[in-house]
Amino acid sequence: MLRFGRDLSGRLLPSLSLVLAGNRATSTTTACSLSSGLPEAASVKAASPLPSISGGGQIDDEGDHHIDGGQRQNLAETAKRVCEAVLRRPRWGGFLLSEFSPSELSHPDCVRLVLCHLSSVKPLFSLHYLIWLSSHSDAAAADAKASAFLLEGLANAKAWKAAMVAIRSTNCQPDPPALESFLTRLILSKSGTPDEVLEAISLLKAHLCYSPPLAVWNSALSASLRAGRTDVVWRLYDMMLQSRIDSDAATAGYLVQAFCVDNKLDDAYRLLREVSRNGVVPDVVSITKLIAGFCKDGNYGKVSELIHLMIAGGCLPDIFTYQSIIHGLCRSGNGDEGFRIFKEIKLRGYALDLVTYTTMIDGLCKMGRMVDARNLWMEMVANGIEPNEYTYNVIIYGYCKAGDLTMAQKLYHEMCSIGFRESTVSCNIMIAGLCLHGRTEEALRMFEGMPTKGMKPDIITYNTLIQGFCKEGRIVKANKLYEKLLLVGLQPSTSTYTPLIQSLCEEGNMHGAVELMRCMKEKGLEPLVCTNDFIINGFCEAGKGDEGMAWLVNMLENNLRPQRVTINRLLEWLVNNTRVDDALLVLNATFGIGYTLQTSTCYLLVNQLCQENQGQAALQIKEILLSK
DNA sequence: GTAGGGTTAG
Repeated sequence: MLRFGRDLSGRLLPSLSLVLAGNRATSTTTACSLSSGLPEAASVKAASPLPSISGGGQIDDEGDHHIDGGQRQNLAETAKRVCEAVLRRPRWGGFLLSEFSPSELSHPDCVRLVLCHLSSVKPLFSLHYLIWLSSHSDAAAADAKASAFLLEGLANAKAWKAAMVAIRSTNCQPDPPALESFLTRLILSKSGTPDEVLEAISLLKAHLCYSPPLAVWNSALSASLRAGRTDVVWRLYDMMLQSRIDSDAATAGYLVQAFCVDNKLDDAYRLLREVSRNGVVPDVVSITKLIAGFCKDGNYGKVSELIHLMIAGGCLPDIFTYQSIIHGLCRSGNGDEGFRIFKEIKLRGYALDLVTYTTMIDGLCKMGRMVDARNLWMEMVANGIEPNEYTYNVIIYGYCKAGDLTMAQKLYHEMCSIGFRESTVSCNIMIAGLCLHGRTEEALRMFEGMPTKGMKPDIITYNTLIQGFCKEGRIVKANKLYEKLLLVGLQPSTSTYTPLIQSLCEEGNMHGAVELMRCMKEKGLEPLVCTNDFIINGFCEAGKGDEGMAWLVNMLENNLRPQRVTINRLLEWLVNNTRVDDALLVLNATFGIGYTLQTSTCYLLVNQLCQENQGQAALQIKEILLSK
């Protein structure tokens, strides 16, 4: 703090000034002190709500302006009056012109004193003042210190757009440390968007020929990544290349992560290999993200390669890395291998944490291995790790799937009683469990109780219930839920329509089914392939094989693969309705995509062909069938 | 003032 008094007179102390700026509203200290004297300063302080321009400091004149003490005092007095006018007078422009000469106002010391004071109390006013001054005096310019205060004040106010106006449209010349400080604050500020960071960096380059150091580029890349803006990451990286900035391991790590977000795993992998060859190994976080990506794709060869690459590069995989691998394995149906790795890292002394335990318990639950899951739970607790909401949810889900609803409900109540809040997710899990075992009425009660407990049912809640009611053939109830979800403004998904359409087809309401299908397509939702099968089957059952035929043709035209039973069902209908020509057409089209017929359908077809004296065709079919 | 990982339908 001792340096504070000396440096206050002009040198920018970004962090220190920042702290001060926050307290300044009620303080009598300003970031910049006017020269000594000013006997009336005390009275101004007492009389006015303005933060005073108090004495006590010396202008650090660094020999660039040769002015004597009297001039200096006059400038200080002018600056003080300018500040008061700008802050208090409605139309201060005219007043200033009537009181002072343009040359006096644009004297660098005066500009600096005014800007540094205004910047500390009303940063936007300082910008307005500089713009106004520029329009009345060609000589008006903010020197490095004044510019630094201006930018700092605007940064304190998080007035990023205004700061860009200052850089673009005023004659201000902040020095590199001030620019670096400004950019860093913009990047780290929650209120600064990646677009603004990009704009600021471009502006600084275009207007001030300034290019930030690598650390600033890296933190800009990191911030854009966190904001999910990989487009900005790539543009920043382009600019880095143009500015001939040499990147480092951190840069490479961010680029790897950006590729992962963009789902360009091979590009990420190539980049990683390339930098590793040059001895640069990115951080464990970035490589872990890439590993997680390959796990998701089931590309375990690459996972293994990356682990070796990490070890060779001295960047050892950590518990996060292994957790990602175990998660990927469990999710892709390789839970046994996941469990093997889990036990392996435990043996090797990795400190297993709550997330890793939860991941493995979840994997075991999804494999239906509830005994192992429960044992792992108890092992975790014995190791001093308490389950949280996630852990409860995964094991409750497991018991629901396994049909042990009593245990699921017991754990649900336990979770609530130890203070974990019920959530939409936890309710969804219980509701699904209840529906899965035919207890839709209880599920419905739970759903209806959600709002009173402060929870909002989401699309998954509705879809789960709709599916549950459809499965029980209660399509009216399911439809009511569909209408309700639309009413509360939720966006239906494919899973909303699939069971509804299936049920309508099953009960022969083909008009309703087709109408719903149209409705979902209208919302940009692509029906599942099996939904087309339901429709074709429904038409056949309803005695409208012609329409079924039309849907089939449509499916084939769209390269959708119908189920074998659908084809057979349709052929059956066509043959039974003496539509042998159409049957042969269908047969021809579907043999092309590798289908065979059910034996019973073959008999039907051949029989019909013989009856119609089409022995030749019957023989052809027989040959085709024999060759299959 | 160290990052990053785990849960629900289909």
